[in-house]
Amino acid sequence: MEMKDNNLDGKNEDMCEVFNAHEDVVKRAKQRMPSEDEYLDLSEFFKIFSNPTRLKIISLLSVDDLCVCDICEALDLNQTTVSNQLRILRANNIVKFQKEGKMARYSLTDLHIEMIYKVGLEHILE
Amino acid sequence: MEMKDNNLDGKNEDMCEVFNAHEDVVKRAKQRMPSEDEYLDLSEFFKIFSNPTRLKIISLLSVDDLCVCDICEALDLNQTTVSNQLRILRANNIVKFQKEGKMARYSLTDLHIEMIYKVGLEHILE
DNA sequence: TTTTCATATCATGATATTGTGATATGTTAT
DNA sequence: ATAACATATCACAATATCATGATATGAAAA
Repeated sequence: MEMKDNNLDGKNEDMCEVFNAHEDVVKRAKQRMPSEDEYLDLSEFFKIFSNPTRLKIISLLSVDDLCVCDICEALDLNQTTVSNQLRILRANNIVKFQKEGKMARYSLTDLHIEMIYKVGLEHILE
Repeated sequence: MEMKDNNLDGKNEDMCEVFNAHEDVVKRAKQRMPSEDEYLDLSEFFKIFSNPTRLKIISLLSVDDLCVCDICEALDLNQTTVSNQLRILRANNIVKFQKEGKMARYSLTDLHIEMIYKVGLEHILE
């Protein structure tokens, strides 16, 4: 990307003044920015994916709906850990569940979730 | 406490036994799982996106290449904060930079980055 | 009812992350 | 050389997150 601004003489392209940084470029970039709250929401959303245990659960549920003890077994993790992460995933609308007797069958809420997981996986595998 | 092996009749689908959870389903889901290291890498990758300041920087750089003080100005953040986050972004190959005199011009390394950012944004905006 | 099992919640110590002041490095101008 | 400036690194307190033991809830079996 080329740097273009009002400095028609081109002499100041590489200067960076505190009170007047590359004004146009900064202004243009700034105008397209989401709001503070949207950045917060977005960071919270990605935070879900930033823990290996949660990723593993998402990964499992992208293949099949499972109950808590299935997940414990598949991941060789204790029940508290899995339940805790499921609570976080639930609170963020990443997974949903139905009660079936004393069991809870979990599944992903949204295809977006699977998509982001897979794009990320593709990225790190390349 | 009885143990069921070989549920060939498939009648026990909704039962959950500690020593033999829904065996087939668990096995199938497990087989498709990436390795432990891949989950770690993936979680590290998503962790980059889990901080509002880093997201803002990524957002700005998806519009234009910018130097550090441009970013400080656009985001109204002090220079140490921006530099620190740029270090993290650099270390994770999210951004690259060229030195131009005493300035450093930063840009995104990879279209994957912009894509993940945008899919996430789309998700939280819907 | 009592027991057993599946799951959820609470409390906590260990660990990681964040933003920032202080300071260092390196470049350009004078 | 000295000053001014852009950026990087270090150190650290405040905060957040993690896995897990202890415990609670609630449903089915005995």
